[in-house]
Amino acid sequence: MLNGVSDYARMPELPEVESVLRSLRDCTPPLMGRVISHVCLLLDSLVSGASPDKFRALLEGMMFSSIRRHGKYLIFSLTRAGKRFRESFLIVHLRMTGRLFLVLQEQAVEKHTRMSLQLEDGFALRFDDPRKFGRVWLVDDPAPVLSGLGPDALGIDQDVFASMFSTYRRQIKPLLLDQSFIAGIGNIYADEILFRSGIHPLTTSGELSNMDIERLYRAIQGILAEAVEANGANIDGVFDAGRFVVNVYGRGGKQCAKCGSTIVKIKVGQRGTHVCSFCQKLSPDRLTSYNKLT
DNA sequence: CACTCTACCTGTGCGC
DNA sequence: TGCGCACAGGTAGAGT
Repeated sequence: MLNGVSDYARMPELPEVESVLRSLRDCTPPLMGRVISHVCLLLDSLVSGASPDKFRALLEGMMFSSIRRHGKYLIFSLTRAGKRFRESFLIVHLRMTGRLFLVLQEQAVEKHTRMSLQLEDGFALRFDDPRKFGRVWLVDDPAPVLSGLGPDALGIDQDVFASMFSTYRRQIKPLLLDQSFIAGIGNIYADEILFRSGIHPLTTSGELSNMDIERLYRAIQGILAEAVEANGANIDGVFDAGRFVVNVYGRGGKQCAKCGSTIVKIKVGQRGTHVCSFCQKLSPDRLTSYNKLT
């Protein structure tokens, strides 16, 4: 158990959402091509931007045709049988505790099941979410739902990433968490990324040197790719189903694996933040000393 | 613009 | 044993 976070919690960030995407895309038979025969909506507030009745009526009879991801959002493309060029989009955000998975239709609905999309072949796509934070949208155009998002954190171009810093002057941790800056990083990976970069979370973005930004970029790409590969995060063995082992998140009071000093837990932008104050020094002279060397 | 606070929500840990 | 409070998280929206 971890600070009131129970075993079912997943805190899906980019790697966990990517893992869900892959499991649905690569399952046998794949989700793509399957038709929704019945929509069982157990929590009306799950649906954003449409009435539950309309949501149900529009979704029934539609076929999954493709799936993609932007940040922590999953975007399912759907077509209606007989209307080839009519495309709709089911957008899903798991927020804090949402889970999306395929089950056999006869498997009993659980206490926290919020939606079950019955498929014609005897399976069901199920959405479970104890805390009811998750949201789904059914739209003709995904752009308005996703328009507030910055570029996806995984695979963003390095020069584009570096250039984005000129317009912001903010504490680096809230900036990484800001989905309109870069999409996909949550509290767990933000702490891990800053630890690997050797950057203190209170550092202002404006005082980062070019070398800092490069290390930050490499940490983002490296950590997210490793976490995707590992199927998500694993925190002290009790968290999520993945194998990506965290270095600082949830490890306040424990020893830093790199230097042995004690990891501290502080608050940054109202968020619990884990720092090794030896590995992540807060130095306003960072920029100056770097410039002297070049 | 940058930030802070609150609301949403529930299960869990802790202090009393 | 049990009560009540604080806390964890992502996002939106309001306020400073």
